[in-house]
Amino acid sequence: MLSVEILKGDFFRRKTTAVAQELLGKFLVRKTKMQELACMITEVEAYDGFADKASHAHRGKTMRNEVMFGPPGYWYIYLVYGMHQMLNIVTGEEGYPAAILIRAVEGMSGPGRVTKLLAIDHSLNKKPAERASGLWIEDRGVVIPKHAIEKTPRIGVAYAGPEWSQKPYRFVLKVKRGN
DNA sequence: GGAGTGATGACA
DNA sequence: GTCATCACTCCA
Repeated sequence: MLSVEILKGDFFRRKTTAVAQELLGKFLVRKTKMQELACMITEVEAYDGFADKASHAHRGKTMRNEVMFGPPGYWYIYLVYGMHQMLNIVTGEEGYPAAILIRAVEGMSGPGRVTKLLAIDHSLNKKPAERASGLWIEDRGVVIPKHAIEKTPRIGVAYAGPEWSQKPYRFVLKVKRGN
């Protein structure tokens, strides 16, 4: 069996777009009272820095987004449209507001469905991505070739204007892995 | 194509 | 305090 490695803070303490691409093929693991569920990450989006108009951090630090300004490797979870939880992992150095939205995992498309399936809610906000918090990311040795990563503009951020909404900060795994 | 939903941030 | 907005999903 291949070694399984839990991703730590150092993995996330790098350029946001680089981390985003490498998250494809990693496994999101959710442990609840009932079960442990692991799903391969297939789609992410990067939100990178103060200048990114599509990022919550663009208007400065607030109570909601303060975790994006904190150290990497923490979850940023919030409610949008009154009913959907979004799951993000904080990246970059402490003080630099950046995060990666996990939009989809294997067998599940749409960010709101990921959190629903994995029973992720606001109580995990600001928690570190490690085994103890019940939600973490593992490297299970799946290697994603570069040509299998598709870069596209982000979704639902038209309000950020053409410059930022068209940036290729969305990364999609387009080829299913062969078993 | 359009409604639902409620926390959040801007403004007063 | 009020009001508009929103990193979405569902149903028609």
